[in-house]
Amino acid sequence: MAVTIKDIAAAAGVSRGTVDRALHGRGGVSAEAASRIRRLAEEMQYQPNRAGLGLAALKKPLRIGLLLPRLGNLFFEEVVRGAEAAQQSLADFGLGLLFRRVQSYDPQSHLQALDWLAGQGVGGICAATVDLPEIRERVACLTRQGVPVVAVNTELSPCGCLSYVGCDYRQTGRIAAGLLLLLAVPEPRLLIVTGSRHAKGHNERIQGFLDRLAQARAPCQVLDQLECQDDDREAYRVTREALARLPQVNCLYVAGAGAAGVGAAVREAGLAGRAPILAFDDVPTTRGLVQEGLVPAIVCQQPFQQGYQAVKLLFRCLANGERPPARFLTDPVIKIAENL
Amino acid sequence: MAVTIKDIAAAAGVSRGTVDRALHGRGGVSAEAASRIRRLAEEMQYQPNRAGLGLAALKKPLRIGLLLPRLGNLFFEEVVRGAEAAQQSLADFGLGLLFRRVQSYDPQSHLQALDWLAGQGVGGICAATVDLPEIRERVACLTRQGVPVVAVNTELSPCGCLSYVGCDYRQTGRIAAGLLLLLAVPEPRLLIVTGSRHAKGHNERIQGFLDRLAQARAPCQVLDQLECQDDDREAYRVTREALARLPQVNCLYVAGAGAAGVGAAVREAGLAGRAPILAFDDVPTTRGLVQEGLVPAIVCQQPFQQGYQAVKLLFRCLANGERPPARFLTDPVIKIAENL
DNA sequence: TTGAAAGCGCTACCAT
DNA sequence: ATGGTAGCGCTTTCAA
Repeated sequence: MAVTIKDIAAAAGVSRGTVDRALHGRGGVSAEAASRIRRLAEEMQYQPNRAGLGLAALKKPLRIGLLLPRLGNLFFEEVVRGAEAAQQSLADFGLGLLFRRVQSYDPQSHLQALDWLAGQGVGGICAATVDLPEIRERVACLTRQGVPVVAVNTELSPCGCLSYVGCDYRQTGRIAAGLLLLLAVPEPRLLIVTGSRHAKGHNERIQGFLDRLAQARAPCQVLDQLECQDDDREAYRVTREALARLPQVNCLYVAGAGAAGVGAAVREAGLAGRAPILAFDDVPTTRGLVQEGLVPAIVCQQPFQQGYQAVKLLFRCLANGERPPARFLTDPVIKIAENL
Repeated sequence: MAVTIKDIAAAAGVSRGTVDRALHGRGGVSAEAASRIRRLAEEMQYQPNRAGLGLAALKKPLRIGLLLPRLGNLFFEEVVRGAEAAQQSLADFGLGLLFRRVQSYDPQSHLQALDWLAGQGVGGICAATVDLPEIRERVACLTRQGVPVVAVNTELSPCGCLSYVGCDYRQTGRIAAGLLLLLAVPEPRLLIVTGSRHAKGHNERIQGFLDRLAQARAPCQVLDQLECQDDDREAYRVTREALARLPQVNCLYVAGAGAAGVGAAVREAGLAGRAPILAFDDVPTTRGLVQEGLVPAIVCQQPFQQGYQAVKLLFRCLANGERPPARFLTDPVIKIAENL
């Protein structure tokens, strides 16, 4: 049987309440007793029992807030599903969730959402937001007020944020490059379509992609790099224009959303089957493109896991006082038609 | 707050003990009261609280036995790691593990191991064994004696086995075919190396592979199919012989273990870079072949997950009486050099 | 500053 | 057949 708080109390010659207070620094314990108890706990390798912890926690239910974008695609719906699965598995320990979805990337609406969640009395927040100074400042402020924030899907530059749960964008770019190398396109003449030059994740994906190609000494050239605002229509427009201008393109790389638009332009240009498109994330649109054969493979980032782990990790921090790792990276997943 | 056993007792006008007995069919409750209580629990959507359950379960610790092969490669060590992770996360609910490793595929040693585990008083068994009549019979017997068995990694034909936790071998074969299609080998002239013609998993992998190629109308031909007993030396020997005999081979498919041997033969024949090898499972040997470039991609089956889920699922069945799904399939994972 | 005790949900044992 | 109760590990409140 594992060491319990009772064992420590007996060993220290004090009551269980005193041990509890000492181990959690709740005060009301003499410095001498506190240090002795902590040392004993260490020596005896005390690990609080989660069942007992959970049972006691039922008295003061805990809520975690989630700030998530509501996009046209279903990516974040998977994050929601993951978060709900975590909630389900922790419901017996008194966890509740509070969602706040935002429509745009407008920082004002994100700040408002953060404040609203904090105002509802949540114990902590999981946020998929944007890495801007005003957001970071608010996160730092919330953290100081005792409401820790976990960045989900989009990493925040240092701002006291508890942890980052998401993928390594650079690595996903490298993997896309690896796939291109496997495809054996003799001399890749690339067209890159990104969401925005200001999106860090997209830039990292492009960086990783090009780095890997350079490292492999692939005889490839980037003919142009377009922006589409993660919008399918815009993606269609700019890609069509570029393909007309650059008929030698034989491979496309879509770093953000908008793959469906790119696919439409490629199809229209009669390049289907001759110019593979490399895209990201398993959402219905990219899925369709794989089944159609326009996209040979997609590199995914496990949105379900991101929601699941973010909630779990934050809960464990709030309920058990565990320190989460600074970054929890979800494994990239390669999908082709056969495992979609 | 969720519905507790207390709420049901109050609603039914009986004591908590009676509700507990009724819901678990422990007897000592009048048929009338029992059915009334069960109906109430249903109506009120009673879900036992896992923390309470776990705490009470600490009084009578539960052990799960594991029967696993000890092979030359590290595949099953990952299964062990997964099982140990599950144990760790359930230790607070009173779970212990008992391992029994077997050296060979000899059914006698497996039967002996099963009996030994049962003799140690384990509450249930996770077994990666072989699908033979004598094994199935023993599994059925153990199940009747109240010791449920979960098949891990290798499925057992119907024998009362609680569940199967592992991959869909046919699907992994289809995925390997998908990768071959992506590689754009113009006219694949295949050499297939399998572990044994009697290993169901290997056969299914070959089936799935060929089915998918046929479905895609790939202009490919299978020049020969070799057996290597999952042994690298034997694999080297038979592959070398076959490559000498069939110089037109331009692609190899290794359905079981032995990829390192196949790789050595390919290297020696000067086919490195010209005849890709498709292989399974992320173990040091296949890893090395990917890094060397002999294997463009491997299809993996998440051994860690298999150990983790098998233990978790069996525990939930034993401790909470949950019925697990008949098959828990781990997702296949494609690995290339960039995400290894 | 410290101890004692109640209570979270559930099971098990002992009375009735 | 049923009720009452102790106890699993932990937190929290009240009393000293």
